[in-house]
This record gives sequence, structure tokens and C-alpha cells, in this order.
Amino acid sequence: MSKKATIYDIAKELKITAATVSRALNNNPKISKKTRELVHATAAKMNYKQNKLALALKSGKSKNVGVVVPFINKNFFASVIRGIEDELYPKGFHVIISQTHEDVDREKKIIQNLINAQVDGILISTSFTNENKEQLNQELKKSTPFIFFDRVLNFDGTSTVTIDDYQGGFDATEHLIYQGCKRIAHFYVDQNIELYNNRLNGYKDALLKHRIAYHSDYIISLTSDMEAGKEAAEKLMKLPVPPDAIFSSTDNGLLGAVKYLQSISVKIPEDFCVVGFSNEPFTQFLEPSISSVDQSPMEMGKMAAKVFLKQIENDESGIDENVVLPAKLIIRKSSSKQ
Amino acid sequence: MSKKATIYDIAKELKITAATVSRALNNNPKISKKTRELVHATAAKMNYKQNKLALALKSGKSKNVGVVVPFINKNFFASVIRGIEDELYPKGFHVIISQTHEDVDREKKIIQNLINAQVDGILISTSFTNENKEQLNQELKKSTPFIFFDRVLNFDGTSTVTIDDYQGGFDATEHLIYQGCKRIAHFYVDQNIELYNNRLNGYKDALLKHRIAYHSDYIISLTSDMEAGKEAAEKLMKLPVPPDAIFSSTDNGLLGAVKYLQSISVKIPEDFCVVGFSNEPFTQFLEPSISSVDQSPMEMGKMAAKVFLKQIENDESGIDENVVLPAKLIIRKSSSKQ
DNA sequence: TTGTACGCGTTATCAT
DNA sequence: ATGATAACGCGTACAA
Repeated sequence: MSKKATIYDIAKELKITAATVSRALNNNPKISKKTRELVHATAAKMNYKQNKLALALKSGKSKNVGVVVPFINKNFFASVIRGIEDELYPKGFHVIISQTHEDVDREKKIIQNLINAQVDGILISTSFTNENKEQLNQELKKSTPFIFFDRVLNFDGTSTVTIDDYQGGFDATEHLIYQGCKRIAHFYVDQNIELYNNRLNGYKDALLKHRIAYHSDYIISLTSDMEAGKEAAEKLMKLPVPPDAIFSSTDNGLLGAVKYLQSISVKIPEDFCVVGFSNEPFTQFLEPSISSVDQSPMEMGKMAAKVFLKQIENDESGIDENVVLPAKLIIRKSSSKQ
Repeated sequence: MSKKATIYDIAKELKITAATVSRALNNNPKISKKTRELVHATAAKMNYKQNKLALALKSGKSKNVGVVVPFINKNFFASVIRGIEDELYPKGFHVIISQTHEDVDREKKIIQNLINAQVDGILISTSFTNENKEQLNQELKKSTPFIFFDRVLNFDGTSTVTIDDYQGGFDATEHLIYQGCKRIAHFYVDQNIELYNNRLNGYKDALLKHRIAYHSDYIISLTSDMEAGKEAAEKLMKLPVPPDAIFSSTDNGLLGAVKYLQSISVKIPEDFCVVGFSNEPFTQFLEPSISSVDQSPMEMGKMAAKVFLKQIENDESGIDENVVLPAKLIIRKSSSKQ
């Protein structure tokens, strides 16, 4: 493997200085057309590539942004990242991805690493909760711009991009009410993450608006996996008065519930309606197809990227923008009685 | 936002030189315990972070690897990336992700960019075909190690990690034969990508082994989306002698076919068996669940990362390793007659 | 044990 | 229009 050519190598070859080469390559108008062309030609011949590390060191801008998510191989996060990439790549930025596995210690290390790597900003869906967020506080006060998306923390002076989880919860629940459901259960994800509380509050307020009593028996806490949903549904159906609908904060959990209900011959949507959250790809292929609240992950990624770009333009200001994207209820068979 | 502290700032604070600070921070044994502790304490107090850019520029190693895939929000690629991340992160590497959108011009630019960014290596699932691979040849000869995975190109001196697509195609087809299927169609993806040809060849050889005639009418070329699969199935079922099974190189295409078959009341697996490829998550949740060939994406990612690590250890050698992982046929209801 | 001086590759500032 | 030099932050060979 040959050493990479530098502007010095080109300079030596042409018996000029590196400064001139640099200017020629950057199309500085003060350079004569002749040398400019000569330099470009020689650069191509020597297979010269600009060393962005040196540029970054000099300019103080790495043109890299860090993206931190719990897992990358979940459709939601992968799509958010795609949105970020699509928005930032044309502006010359690279995206450095890290996954925390929902481990806050690991998340701290990752953030440290990214800052060490001189990223120009960090776009993050955090695994920290409001209880332990103080551990992050220190980092945030420092020099790297932070943008939170989806799983956010409310710090002063940091921007956030979320969807309207409250509205999503409200719309989903109200939709079930309009379908004639009287006893609507809710799958809650107990991670002390704000967005799940928002969805729960939307659910509660929809009940309230329609004067339907709130029963704590109908609220089941679970993790967002299929097995937990199965157990939750079993528990619900063994209540003295079982529910006739579920609004779930997680599609995966709901999937388990649907499989269980089908196994005991409960007819969906005739006898029982369900609505999930996230609009995971599988929801549209199942029989019956599952209604779900879409989170527009691509748009969220693009928006987070835009907020980041705006933030680094305004430089020292530390603007505090809180973008809330709409939550879109997608109605499918699982909650369509007529 | 405050400027970041450097070793010079620490040196000034302590009235020593930057060199001493550097040595102390790196726990150089020649530094007295006293100053070492003092330096560490001051560094912490001043919130010092090592600038990896400077380190990278000096050492010539960025500790970044580029990962290039067609799309990131497809389960297969997201999972491969997760495998790469999980393997490389503990070794101090960062992963820079880029997606080509299957655009070879964009792919060339991305590679250029990554090389400019001084990545220590590039792990890539390419959108180039053997026909136009010469455009990449030039890059590969240069200083950055390339590892191809899944969609590979066969260059001398570059390593590849794939699954055994031929075996996957063979096993899937033979399995259908064992189920009693006599007229097995095949969905082929016509992108001139080697792995699709390998799957087709596995299919052909399985037919050959069991003395079943090959009919070109039963080979349908399509893109890997649902709509194309639907049309393909329609076409097949209108043949004078329609098939009684499909082995599809793409789960998404197969999904469309299944939906179509169900719409015309063809019973799966009783009247018609299907097997897909990729083991997309939705295959296990559908009714009936869909048999598919698993590509072990996490393992592929880990293996690609390992090959990369081995390659940079052996430095100048340019080893040419070709790892082939097993393809695992997952049998589900869609091809289980008994 | 610590200080001095240099280089990594680039661009910007000041000369010429 | 071009050259010379400094600077970005770090590690290290050489000196002391």
C-alpha cells in the first residue's frame, strides 16, 4: 500500500510551494489559470486526496455528527437515522452511529468518545430518564451541541424533536371509543420515559372527555416485547369484566396480545379492537392488519438534522427549539368494526 | 460555549510543559507519581478531553471505519451494522455509516469521502456489479483496506464475507421437493448481483438432483418489493400449467405473492408452498408463517469486523480472506404440508 | 524526571 | 500571482 500523496508532494513535483498548491486546489481566484490547471492535473495523476483530518484539526470542525440510539436494528431508529443521513450528507457531514443497548453507563462513555472525536454535534435518543439525567448535565454544558429526539430530556438550552405522543394516545383512544368500545385497556411501558407517560395521559383524557371511567385494572405495565404482551392479554381476559379493546404503547407488545386473543378465538375487530403505536412494518401485513400510530421516523430524523444545522449556524447562541411533529393514527382492520 | 481545554492549558496552569502533561495523561512510568496525579486532577477539573483528531493526524489512524450499504432501514443491513458496531466498538473504533440508495455514482462519492476522512477501513455491501466494477478498482488498489460483505465483488487481494447463497437456494428448493411439490417457480431478482445468481443456481441444481425439469416459464424476474411479487404471482397462476410452489429470492416479493394467492383462495401450504429468503421479521408473524432462509446478519457483521481487524494487524500484507457463513433454512407453516 | 523541538497535512496571514 | 511561516493539538525522540 502506497503512502498517500500530500500537497507537499505535489508542490515538490511542480517546484512550487504547498501554499500555492492548496490555493490552486481550492480554486482561489488569485492563482493563475495555468498553475491551477497544472496543479489539478498533477493532483489527479498522483491520486491526491485531501486529508480531512488535517482540515478538521485546523478548522476545529470535523464535519461529523454523532447519532446515539438504543438500538440500530429497530425499524424506527433505522428510519430516523436514514432521515438524518439524507439531510446531512448533502451538506458534507458524516454520521457516526452508536448504540447504547439502553445502558446508561455505556451511553455516557459513547458521548465521551464522540466528544473526543470532535463531532460537531450529537443527535440522541437517550436512555436516561428524568431521574438520572443529572449525570448528563455536565456534558451538555460543554462545547458540543446536543439535539434530543423521541426520547428526550428537558434541559434548558437544548433542542428537542418529538412527535405529539399525547395527541397520539388521545386520538387512538378516541377512535376506539367511536368504534363503540366501552372498556379500553392500555399497555403502558414502564421505563420512566416521558413519552410513555404522554401517551398514557392522552388515553386518560380521551376517556375523560367521553365520560368513561378509568380503571387501573386495565392498565398493564410491560416491556416492549411480544411475550410480555401475550401475558398481559391473558391477565386482562381473566378479569371479572374483561376489556373489549386495547390501546398499546408498543406494537410488539400488542402483537403478542393479538396472537393470544386469536388463540382463544376472540374475533378482531368484531369482538375486540386494538390499536398500537409505532406503525411497525409488520402491522400492515398481519391478518387482520393492525391500526397503529405512525411516528414519521424519516421526518423526525430530517427535522433533528435541520435543527442541528440551524443551531451550528447561530453558533454561540445555544438556541432552544422544541419541535413537535404530528402523530398520525393509521386506521386498519383491527379497529374497524363497520 | 467555552473553548475546549488542551494539554497546553493544563501545562500553563501547572507551570510545566505540555510534553509532561501528555506523558502524565498517558501514564508514562517516567513521570513522578506526584505530577501525574496533579495533572490528572487538573485535567479533570478543567474538563479536558483528548482531541482524537490531533492524535489521528499524528498517528495516521483515525480509529473510524466506514460502513457502506444500500439502505440502512432494512432489517438485514441494520442488523449487519449492529454486528459490526458490537464487534468494533469495544476495540475503540467508531462506525461511520453511509447509504448509497443503490446509486453507483453516489457510492463512488461516498467512498471518496470516507477515504478523505481517513477511515482505517471500509466495510461495504456494494451496489456495483461485476460489469461496472472496474470503476472501483482504482480505489481498491490504494491505501484503504476494503472488506466486502453480502453483495461482494471479486477483486484479488480483497476479503469478502457472504453467506452460502447457493446452498440456501438448494436447501430451500429441495425442501419444497420433499414436501411433494412438483412444479416449483422461482422469483429471481434481476440486478446482475452475484448472490441472486447463486441462489438461482442452487435452485437449478436441486431440481437437477431430483430429476425435475427446469422450465424457464417458472422463473420470474422482479424487484424486491411487494407489488412486483403480486404481479409475478398473477402471471404464474395464469400459465396453462401453474406451479404449486415458489422459492423466492426476496421475502418482500414473496409477501405480495402470498397476499395475491390468498385473495384468490389458494390454500397455503395445503395447495401451494412457499419459501422466501432473508428471514425478515414479518415472516414469522404472518398467517401462515413463512419459511425463509436466514442470513445471520449479526454474525455476518461480526465476521466482517473480525476480518477487518485481522487485516489491519497484518498491515501491508493485503490478505485475501473469503468467509462463507452457512445459510439456515427456517421451516415454518408456509411449506409444511404434514 | 522533565524540557525542547519537531512533524502529522492543511489553510490563513503576511510578505514579496 | 506566489512564497514563507505560523497554527490547529498531540506524542515522541533527543537533550538535559
